[in-house]
Amino acid sequence: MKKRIQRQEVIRDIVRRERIRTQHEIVEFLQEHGFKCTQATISRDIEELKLTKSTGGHYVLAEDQHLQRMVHDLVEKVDRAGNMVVVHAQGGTAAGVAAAIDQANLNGILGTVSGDTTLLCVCSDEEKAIMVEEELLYFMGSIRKS
Amino acid sequence: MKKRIQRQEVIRDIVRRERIRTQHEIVEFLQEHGFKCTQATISRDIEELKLTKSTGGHYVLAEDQHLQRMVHDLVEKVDRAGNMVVVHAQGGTAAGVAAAIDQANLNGILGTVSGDTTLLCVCSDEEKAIMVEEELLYFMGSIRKS
DNA sequence: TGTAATCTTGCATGGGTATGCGTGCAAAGA
DNA sequence: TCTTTGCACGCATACCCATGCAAGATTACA
Repeated sequence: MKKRIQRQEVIRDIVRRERIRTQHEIVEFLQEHGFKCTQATISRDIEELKLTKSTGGHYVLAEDQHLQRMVHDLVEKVDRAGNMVVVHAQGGTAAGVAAAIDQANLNGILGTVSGDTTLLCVCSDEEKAIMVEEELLYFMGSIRKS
Repeated sequence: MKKRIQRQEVIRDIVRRERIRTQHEIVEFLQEHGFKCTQATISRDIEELKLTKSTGGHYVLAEDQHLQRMVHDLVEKVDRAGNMVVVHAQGGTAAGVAAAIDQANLNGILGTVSGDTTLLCVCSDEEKAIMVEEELLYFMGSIRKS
């Protein structure tokens, strides 16, 4: 069944892009995009996709959860200078945060360098850096994702 | 009202000691211990106690959540030698885990020393070290708390 | 002490989610 | 082609939790 895989792909995307709070929201979104399904199916998709409700009551992909938690719990400030994103983490945790960022494979990050409390994300260009900064701020809980 | 405060104390305890999954479980436990209340009251208590559902679907005190997450996400192994607990964390994160442990003020920990991937919890005696080890293993999700 | 204000709780209910069961469909095999 | 098997799904329903409302309990105050 290709429908199912495709649908789950769409769910991944939309959950990454927006703050989805209920399975019904997903059903509506899918229906607007040509998929026809019910909440029951979404419940099973969510199980398979390993989505969990994060702090704030919206769904998060398990693979994103680790980074999200690390950033939420440990990052204190995020700045940007050109194509570099500067992240300040709680004392001694920068390396850990950097590892989480590396592991998450965020789009546009070439690499990270970390000291004790600060780490640098080197991005391919300024545009990507802006996206990374936004992503991190989003994970911190500071902003609503655009 | 003293009843309410006492009841919430009991809820704190039981949530710390056992993996509580539903509010109904709390109601039953309380009724077995002489408190009489309904799920609605528990719902409000949980709100006030700042309990949240953690990974695994059981309730966790907010104040424990940070440590629990850090340990769950980052710690790979916990051992003990006498009054020392040896914790192996994912590369570069030992300092961060140590900070979380310090911050959580676990009973019996005199202090922590951390390298890059390993940290040492120095406990006041062997008994305390056993408790700390158990606590950390519990947070890792490895064991059911005794 | 009487009354008003506040707090605490239970009841009833609704929203959000999970799941048993049956159906339809497609692939594999006879 | 007919049968079997397994998967994906919807329907109905039950579970889990939050909350408006009203009543009872408690406290504050005159």
